[in-house]
Amino acid sequence: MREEPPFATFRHLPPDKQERVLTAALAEFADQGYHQASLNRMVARAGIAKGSLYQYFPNKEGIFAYIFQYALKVVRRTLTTVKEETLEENFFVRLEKSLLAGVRFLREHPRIFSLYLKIQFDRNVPFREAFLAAVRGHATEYFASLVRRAQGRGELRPGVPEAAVLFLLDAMFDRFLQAVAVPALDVTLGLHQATDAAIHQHIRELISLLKEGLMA
Amino acid sequence: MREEPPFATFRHLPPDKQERVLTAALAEFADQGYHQASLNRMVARAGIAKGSLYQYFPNKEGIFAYIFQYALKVVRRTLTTVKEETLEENFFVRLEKSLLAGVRFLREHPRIFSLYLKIQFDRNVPFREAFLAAVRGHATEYFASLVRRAQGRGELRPGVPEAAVLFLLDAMFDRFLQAVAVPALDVTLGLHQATDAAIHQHIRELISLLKEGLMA
DNA sequence: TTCACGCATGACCACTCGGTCATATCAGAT
DNA sequence: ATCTGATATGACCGAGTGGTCATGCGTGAA
Repeated sequence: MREEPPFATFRHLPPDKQERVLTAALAEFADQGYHQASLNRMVARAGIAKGSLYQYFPNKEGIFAYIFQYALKVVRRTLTTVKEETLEENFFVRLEKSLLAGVRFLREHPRIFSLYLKIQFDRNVPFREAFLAAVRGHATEYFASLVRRAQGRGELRPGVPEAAVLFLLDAMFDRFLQAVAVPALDVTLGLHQATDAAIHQHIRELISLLKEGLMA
Repeated sequence: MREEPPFATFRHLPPDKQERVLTAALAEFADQGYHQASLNRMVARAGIAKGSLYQYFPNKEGIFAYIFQYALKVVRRTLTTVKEETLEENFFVRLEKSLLAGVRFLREHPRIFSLYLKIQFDRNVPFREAFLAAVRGHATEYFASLVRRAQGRGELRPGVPEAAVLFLLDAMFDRFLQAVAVPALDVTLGLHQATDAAIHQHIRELISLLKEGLMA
């Protein structure tokens, strides 16, 4: 007798087969977005028959939901790790290390990042709201914890509006990672082809700009 | 005898029909993105026969190219107008007015903005590189002209790295408009439902943050 | 009136999609 | 050796896609 919970059959598969399918699905969704993703291509990539896919998952949405859960798990793990690792550092150093960690994440999990980007502006993607809310929520909460700790330590100019700070950090981080990942958005800095040292230097410049402001 | 240049037949149509088709096409592409856009829906929206569409345009790409040119024209017009209108103001005031103008643009041309967003992360969209390069190029050049003028007037802290400033401005502006347009990205500020006054207030806070920095 | 030509039309085509299902395969229990 | 239930398979289905084309309409020239 088998349990019925979601994806039971899939989870009973040999691990290497599970991984082949998961990788193929993630790749297809990340490359093509939800709607353009083709299940025919997916099964071809995974080296299984189409019918098999429908024994593991109820339908296209179901496959997506699985990928989605997997991606969220990876994101959460990464964020909590970075948060703990830098807990005792100065606020601006933490920002710097966080952004570096973001770049590292992007390189280790390019498919997940690509999926996240694709979903952002594509209405009608199943679970879009939930997925974005989760990712953005985690990111904001991460920044919020940094900011509050910084305020407690007096590392921030008193009286700065917290919401505005969070917004600015979020905007800068997201855009920075986007520029690294998407050449077409990388107009101002040359991030896409840059060496790690150059990227690090840009990060330092940006953080310092945030820190000291633009005013004469 | 008719000239052969692109879209000749289409341009000879009665203006109201041209507009119906253009509106329907823009709406369909903006709502659905390039690939999900359906020509069947498009002709239904426009109230013409499918065959007619293929007398105006060579194919789906051709329709998209037309929309694309139209959108770029509107963007360019808006940017040059704002640039001229604020030429004599202080740098930070110019930033504030520019961001307000961005919000105004977004409200007047939501379809164009939506199209721009959809294209950003969807590879395989025809002319994507060209379109993004054009829009981002115009925006960056706009900011660059503001920054250079500000430097000339001594309104900027000396020694700030120009590329980093441009990046930061670009990131903040883009994200701000995205937050106004896309509820799911509007986690930190409550922009989507905000009144104009509240939006203006947020803009002032953000600019002031940029100006004075975060440091204690 | 006739002709020619630009334009309008929608049935139709080949193709791909997500999804189904009858059938085959295989492992373990009896 | 036989049975059973889980899994594997790919031909097949209806629907929707971008694109085509034979046909018809309308208007100005001859």
